[in-house]
Parts: sequence; C-alpha cells; structure tokens
Amino acid sequence: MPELPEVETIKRELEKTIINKKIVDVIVNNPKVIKEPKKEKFIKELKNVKIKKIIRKGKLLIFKLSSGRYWTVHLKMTGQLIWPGNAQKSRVSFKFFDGKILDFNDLRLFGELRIVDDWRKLKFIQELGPEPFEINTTQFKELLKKRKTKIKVLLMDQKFISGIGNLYANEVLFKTKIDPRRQVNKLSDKEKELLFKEIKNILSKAIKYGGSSVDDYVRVSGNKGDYMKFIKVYDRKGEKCFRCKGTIKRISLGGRGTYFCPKCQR
DNA sequence: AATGGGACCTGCGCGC
DNA sequence: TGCGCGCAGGTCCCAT
Repeated sequence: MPELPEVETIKRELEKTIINKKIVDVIVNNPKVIKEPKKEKFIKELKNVKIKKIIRKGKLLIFKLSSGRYWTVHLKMTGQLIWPGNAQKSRVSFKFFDGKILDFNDLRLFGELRIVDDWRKLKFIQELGPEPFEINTTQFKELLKKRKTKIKVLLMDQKFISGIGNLYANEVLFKTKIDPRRQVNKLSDKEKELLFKEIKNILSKAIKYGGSSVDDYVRVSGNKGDYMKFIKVYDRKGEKCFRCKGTIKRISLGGRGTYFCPKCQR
C-alpha cells in the first residue's frame, strides 16, 4: 500500500522522467478514477500542457502544470504510475510529445485523479496533519496531548499526522516496543520521544530503499521497492518474533490488520 | 473525541 | 478439484 515512502519514491522517479515534457493525449480506459472535472474537461485540461513541478503532500501527488493549474493523483491502495507504459491495462494513460506513455494503473479503482485550481484548497489537504518531517519532538508531544485513543489508530489518522499507513504504523510500534493498543495518554514522555524518532528513522530508511512492495506497490520502473527485507512484523501472523522469539499476533484496530509481538511490545 | 461499522472495488487464498 | 466467501487497506461517511 502506498504510504509516504512509496509516494515519495514515485515522485523522485517521475522527476527524472516527465518534468517539462508536454502531454499530447490522454487515454481514458475507465473514467471512474477521474473525480473532477468530468472526463472530457479533464482530458482538455491536460492536453498540450507541460508538467512543471511535482509536489508530494502526505500520500498525495501533485503535478503543477504549465497552465497554472494542478493535476493531483491519490493512489489509495492499488494505484500505480508506470513509465514507460503502454496503455494496455491502465485506467488512464498520458501520452507525451515523444510518444512515451505514463500509465495510471489501479486494479481496485479506489484511486482519484483531479484537476484543480489550487491543491491547497482541497478539503483533504486542509484537514491534513503535519508530516513527521515538518515538526519537532516538542510539537509531536503537543499533538499527542489530550488524545486518548489507541496509539496505532492515531498514527494512521492523516488528520493527526500525515504519511503513515498501516504497514509503517505496525513497524514503528514494533521498533519502539509499544503495544499498538496502548492509550496515547498512558505513554511516557520517553516513549513519545522514541516513537517520534523512530517514525522519522523508519520512513527515511524506507524512502532510501524505494519503499515496500507489499500488495500492488511498484516503482515507476515497475520494479519492486527494497524495504521489504527490513519489515519485522507486518503480515507475519503466527511467525516468530525476530527480537524475542515470541509469536506475532494479528488483531484488528481501527478496522485494520494489526501485527505485533505481545511478548516484547508492552 | 472515540469507536465501530459500512462503503468503495477486485483478485487472491483459504476452508469446506 | 472447485467453488464461495472473507479479506486486503486509504479515505470518507454515518451512527452512537
């Protein structure tokens, strides 16, 4: 599932391929992923404009166009951006002046494409919490104050902090030996500091290795990310804990699969 | 504010 | 072997 490191990887790779290139055609194989404006207008907005800049905010990719408007892409769970593509199994494809194609694939059709005047006005963006890299420890601890929910649910809440999804929430809590069910207000100062440090460490390392290819995520090239080999708990139900030889357990928190070691995560 | 549920989708893996 | 069901998770939305 694409989280901050995966989306950042895609952003960096696309910066090497489509910046300053003109889109000459848009092929829509399934209009469902186009959220605004309607298909015809969407195509018109992208035809004969260049991609000037790529921005990432949380898990959202934003392309600044030469028209001054913005094209946004949310990959949700199964979205992929592939270069060069072929428009064969894509939902929408973008043909550039040199004949090369960027594919937007999305098996489960949850992805969202938009053209907007200003991405900063999107409701999703306005409500988005800060990224871990935009705040310091003091601010992180301040955000946690007065919250009483389970720590794992809060880490995945994009309105609280943006960029962390299910996989990295599980990994960060394993690394810090914190039980995902712990109430936020019961965490010690030391635990909060450690948590914040490891959020940044793990996300940075995942970016360095090009993200984690679980489920459908792949890099722009179609290759898998390399962070897989560092994953300690995600999807390891019933297997031995790498740290204490306990058994990894799977429970549901916030409606999501939660993996942890009940023996060493307290 | 917290919690839990369903909705959106499709392919895969499990159990019978 | 084959079929049907539950599950996967990012986000929104609703009820309590």
